[in-house]
Amino acid sequence: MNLRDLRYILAVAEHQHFGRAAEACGVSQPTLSVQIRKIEDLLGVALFERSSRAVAPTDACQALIGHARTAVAEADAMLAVAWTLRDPLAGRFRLGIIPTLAPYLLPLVFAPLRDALPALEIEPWEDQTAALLDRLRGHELDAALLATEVDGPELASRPLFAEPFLAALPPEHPLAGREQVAEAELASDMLVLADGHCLRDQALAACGREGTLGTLRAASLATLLNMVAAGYGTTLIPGLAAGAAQDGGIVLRPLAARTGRTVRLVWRARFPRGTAVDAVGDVIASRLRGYAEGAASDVV
Amino acid sequence: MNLRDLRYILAVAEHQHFGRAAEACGVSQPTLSVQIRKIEDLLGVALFERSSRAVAPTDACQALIGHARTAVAEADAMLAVAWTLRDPLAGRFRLGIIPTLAPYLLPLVFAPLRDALPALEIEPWEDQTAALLDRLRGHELDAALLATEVDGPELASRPLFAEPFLAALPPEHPLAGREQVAEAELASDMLVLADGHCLRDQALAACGREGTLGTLRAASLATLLNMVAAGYGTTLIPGLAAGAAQDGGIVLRPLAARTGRTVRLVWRARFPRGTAVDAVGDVIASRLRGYAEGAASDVV
DNA sequence: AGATCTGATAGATATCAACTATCGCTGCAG
DNA sequence: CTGCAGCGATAGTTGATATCTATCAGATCT
Repeated sequence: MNLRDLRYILAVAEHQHFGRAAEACGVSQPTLSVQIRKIEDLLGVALFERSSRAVAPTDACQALIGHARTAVAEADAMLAVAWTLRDPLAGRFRLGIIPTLAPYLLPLVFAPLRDALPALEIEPWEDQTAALLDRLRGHELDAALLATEVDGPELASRPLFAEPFLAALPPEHPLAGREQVAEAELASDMLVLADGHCLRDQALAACGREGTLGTLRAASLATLLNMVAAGYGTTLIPGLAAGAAQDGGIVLRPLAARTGRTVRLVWRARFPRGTAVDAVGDVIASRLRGYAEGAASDVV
Repeated sequence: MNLRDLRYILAVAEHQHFGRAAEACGVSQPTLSVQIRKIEDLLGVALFERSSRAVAPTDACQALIGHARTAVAEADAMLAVAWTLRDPLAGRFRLGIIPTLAPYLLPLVFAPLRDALPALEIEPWEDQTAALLDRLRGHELDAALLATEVDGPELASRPLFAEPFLAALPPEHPLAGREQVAEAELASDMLVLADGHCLRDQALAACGREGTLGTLRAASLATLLNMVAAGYGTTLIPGLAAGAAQDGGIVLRPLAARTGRTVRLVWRARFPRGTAVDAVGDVIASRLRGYAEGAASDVV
C-alpha cells in the first residue's frame, strides 16, 4: 500500500466521482479506476459502490477512511516540517568553546552571529578541549572553537584567527619595565592553569618548559591573573583576555617572538550542515580580521 | 514520498546501521542507501550522518520521525481494520421490510438468521415499499424484503417464498361456512389498507376491482382485522398473518384460485456484499421452505 | 432513438525500485 | 605498516508497475 493510494481513496470518497477525483489528483480516470480496484483487492473489501451515476463509499470505506486521512495528513506534516528545516542556516547549532576563549570571544561574536545568522540558534557549550572533542564525536556538539590542531579523518577544522600571547606581570616585577618580554624569561616564575587546559601546555611549551613548577593549578584565567596581581609570579595569557587583565593592576607586555595560538573551528567531517559551519566560521573570522596584526590591547 | 520510504527511515533510525536495517526491511543494503538518499533530496534535509562506523540521525530526522511513525502506524491500523472487515458475512446489514410482512416474518427468521450468520448485525427497517426502495437506492438500506416485482437495471431481486392470501371473514358472514372462497366473491364488501401498502393493490387486483369501496383506509393489518371481526366487512390477508388473525374471532378461508404474493429480497445490483445478500436470502428461503404447499394456518 | 456521461478495459510505455557486483573509506590486528 | 574486515556508496541491469491514450459498455436524459 502506498500513500498515493490513500490519497486516491480520499479523493474518490470526497468527490464521489472518479473523473473529478482523478483531475484533483492530477492523473487520468483509468489510473484511478485501476488503482482503486487494486487497493480493494489488497484490503479484501470493496471501498466504493459504483453505479453509472454515482459513487458511494461503503461502510468499510467509512471505517477505514479516518486512518487514511490521518496517515496522509502526517505525511504532509512531515513534508511541511522538512520544508522549514531546509534552511541549513536555521535551527539549533551547538557550539563548543574552550574556557580560555569563551569569556572573551563570545561577547565579541555573539551580536555579529545573531545579526548575520538570525535563524541559527547558537547554543554555546564551555568545556576543555578533550571534553569538547568527545561531545563533538558523540554528536552532542555541531562544532567547537579550539586552540589546538586536530587530526584524523573523522574531524575537519579551519583556522579562524591568530591570537598572540601576552606576558602578564605584577607591576613590581623586574620584567615589567621592558617594552617586550622574551618567552624564556618567564619560565622561572610562571604560573599555569590546571591540567586539561590547552593554554597550560601552550604556555609551558612557549617558555621551553616541560614539567611544572610549584603547586598552583588555577582553574581559570581569572584566578591566575589575581595571583599575578598579588605578586606570586608571572603568567602568559591569550590576547583576547587582555581587556579583563588590565583592570587588576597587572602589566601586560608583548612577547619577543610573538608566540601565540591559532583559534580553530572544528567539526565532524561528515556533519551534513557544512553550510552552517562555514557561515559561523566566516562571521567569527571576519569579526577578528586584522586582530593579530594590530596591538593586542586596543584592537578589541 | 512513499510509505515504504517512511519505513526505511524508521528502520535506519532504529538500527543505526544500513545493513541491519535493510535486513529488517527485507531488502538489500544498496536499496536502502539509494532510497534514503532520495528521500533526503526530496525533503531537502539530511536525515542521517554517515561515518564508517556509525549512522546517527540528525536533528532534522528527530523532528520528522514522529510524523513518519504515526503515518506508518495509521496505515498499518488501516490494514488491520480492513482485515477484520474482510468477512462479507460480518458487520451491519440494514434490511428493509414492508409492514404487512415484518410483524409476522421477523419472529420466524430472526433466530435462524442470528444462528446462521452470527457476525451479521441485521438492522430491520419497517416502511412501505416506495420508501424502502428510495432508501435502498440512497444507500440507506442494504437490502429489502418486498412483495412486489422491481425492475430497472439498478436493482436486483430474488424470490424467497410464495405467500398465499387468505380470506378473512366475520363468523356470521355468508361465506364463512364455505371450505374455500372465490376471490371475486370478496369484492363487494372487502376492506383494504391505506394507500402505499402493496397489499392494498394486490387485494384489489385479486378481486378484480380497480377503484376503492367505502372510506376506510386502515393503517395496519391489525386495524383491518379488528374491523372484520366487528362485522364491517371482509378482507384479504397474507398467509403469514394467519396466526395473528385467528385470535380475534375471525374465520379464515383459503382462496379458490390460490391467489397470493411472492416475497422477494431486493438489493442494488452493484451492492458489493452480494455474499451477505445471498446468505440472508438463503436463510429466509430455507426457513419458509414448503410453507406455500402446506396448510397456511398450521405450518407456521 | 441518439446524445452524453459514467466507470471499466486493453495495450503500450516509461518510471523506478530492486538486485548483484564492486568500490572507497576507516579502523583493527598481525 | 600493511593486509583484513566492516560499512556505506556507486554502477549497471532487470523486472514490476503506475501511467497514459483509445475505446468499450451501461445508464440516463432529451
